[in-house]
Amino acid sequence: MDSYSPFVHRIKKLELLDSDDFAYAESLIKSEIIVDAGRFIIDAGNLQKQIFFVLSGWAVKYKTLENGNRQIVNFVLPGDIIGMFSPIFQYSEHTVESISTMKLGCFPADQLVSTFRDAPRLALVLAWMAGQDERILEEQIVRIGRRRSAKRMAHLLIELYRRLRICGYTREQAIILPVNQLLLSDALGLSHIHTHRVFRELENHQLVERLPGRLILQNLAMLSALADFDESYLEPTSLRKASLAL
Amino acid sequence: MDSYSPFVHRIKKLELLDSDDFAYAESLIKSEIIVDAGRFIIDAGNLQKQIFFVLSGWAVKYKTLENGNRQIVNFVLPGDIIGMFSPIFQYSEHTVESISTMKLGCFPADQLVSTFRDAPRLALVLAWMAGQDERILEEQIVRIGRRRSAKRMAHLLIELYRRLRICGYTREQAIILPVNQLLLSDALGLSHIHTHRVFRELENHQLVERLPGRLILQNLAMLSALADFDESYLEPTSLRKASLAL
DNA sequence: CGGAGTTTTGACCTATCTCAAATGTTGTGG
DNA sequence: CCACAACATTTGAGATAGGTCAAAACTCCG
Repeated sequence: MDSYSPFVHRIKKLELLDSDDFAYAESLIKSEIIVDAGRFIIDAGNLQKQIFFVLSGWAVKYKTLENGNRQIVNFVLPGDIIGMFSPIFQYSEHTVESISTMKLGCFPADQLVSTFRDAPRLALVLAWMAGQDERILEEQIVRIGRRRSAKRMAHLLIELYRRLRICGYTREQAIILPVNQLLLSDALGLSHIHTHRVFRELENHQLVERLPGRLILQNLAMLSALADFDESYLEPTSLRKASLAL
Repeated sequence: MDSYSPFVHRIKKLELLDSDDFAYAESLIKSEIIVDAGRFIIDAGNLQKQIFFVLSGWAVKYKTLENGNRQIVNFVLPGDIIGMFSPIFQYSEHTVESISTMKLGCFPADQLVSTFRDAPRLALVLAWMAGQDERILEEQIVRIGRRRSAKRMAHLLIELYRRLRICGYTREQAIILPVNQLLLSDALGLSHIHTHRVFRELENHQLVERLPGRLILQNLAMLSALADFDESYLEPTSLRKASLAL
C-alpha cells in the first residue's frame, strides 16, 4: 500500500524493521477510511474501538474547558497514530478532530496487545512513537509556559514543518497547512486577536506567508533563529538499539 | 518490601495483578538507592541506564531554555516511574531533579523489553502508567494555556493532592509538599513574584497554608471549585480490561 | 555570625486580553 | 450567477493580568 509512505519515511531512519515487519504491519490494517474536515475521530469520554494510522490529512487533539474555551494539545499529522493508548483506557480524555480531509488506516484496539507479543520489533517502534509523542507534549508545555507570543508561534510552526519533513513532505522551504488563526490561537494559548497581530508581525518580516487555506514558511533560517529552535526532541534516529535484545 | 506501598496502592485498584505478578515485579528491582534533595536523577542529553521506581520523595521533571529559564513539565511523586522511555531513546530530552530526599528502586533499562515479553499483565500496567503520564502532561498544557493564574495554581495543587492520595498519602485534607514558590512558578509558567502574589491571595481566602518546607491545602472543596477541577484524567480505575486477551 | 537561598514589598511597565464592530471570504441554494 | 449565511480576518480602544527591577526582610545552616 503506497499510502503508507509517511510511516515508511518516518520509520526507515531507525533502521530496525525489515520487509517482514512491514508486511506484518500492513496485515494489521483491516480497512482504510476517508474522513472529511471537521469530524470527530476520537470524542472525549467515549470508548474507543479503533486505532488509526494517519495516512494523509491533518487533525487536532484538544481538550475543552468548562467555559467552552479549548486548548489544542497537539497537532496530528500524517505518520502519526491516533489513540495508541485507547486499548488501555476505558475512555478518552481528549477530542481528536480532523481539520482537513484525511485518510486513516484502522485497526482494532484489542489487537494492539497481541501485536506487542507477536512482533517485538514492531512493538518497539510503536513504543518509540509513543515516546516521541510525549516529547512533543513536553515541548508544547515549555513553549506555552516560557516563550513569548512571537517566539511561541515561530517555534510551533517550525515544529510542524520539521514533523512534516520527516514524513517526506514539504520539499521546498514551505509548510502547507490547513491552519487558520483560530486554530493557531487555541494551540498557542493566546486570544485569536493577539494571534492575528503576532502573525501579522511575522508576515511583515517576510518570515511567513499565507495563501487561502494554507500557510508557508518563507524564511526557515530566520524563523528558527527567532524561535531558538532546537530540533533534538524530534530527532528521527533517536531510537536506542544497542541495549535491546531482539 | 514494604516500601513499595505507593505502587501497590496505585495499582491494586486496577484489579489486574495477582501475587505472582507482584513477586515478579519485585524481582526486577536490583537495588534501592537513597538520593538527597537537589540531585540530578536524569540529566538532559545523557544516556540513561536505569529506570527508577519512586518509593518515596519528590522530584521535578523540567527543560531548561537558552536563556536559562526553566519550565517544569511535571512533578514526580512516589508511585511514579522515572525514565520509562529510556530503553527506547538514546538520550533524555529533559532533566529530572530531586526536591527532597528520595528512595528509588532501580532496574536496568535493557530489561524493560524482556519484561514486556515475559510478563504481559505487568507490561500492561506499565503501559497504563505511561498513558497516565501522558494524560497529566496534556492537562498541564491546558492549565498553562487556558487558565488564569489563580485557577492555574489551584488546579495544580489539587492535582498533586489527588495524585498523592491515590498512592496512599495525605489522609487529612492536606498535602505535604516540599514545594517553594520558585518551583511553583516554574511549573505554572509564571514569574516568581506573581506566583507569590497569587499564592498569598489563596492564603488570604484560607484555601492554602504554608509551614516551613511544606504546603497544606486547607479547603479542598473550595479550591476544587475555584479550579474547576475535573479528576477524570487521574482516575485510578481507568484501565480497560474487557478487550484484553490475557 | 555570615552567607545562601527564599520570601516579600512597592513602583512601574508592557504583553496580552476583551469588547465591539467592520470587512473579507467561502460555500450553498435558488 | 447572485444573495445570504456562516465563518474568518482585521481594526481600534481601553482594560488588566502578569512581568521586571530593585531592595528589604526573613530563614536556615554551618
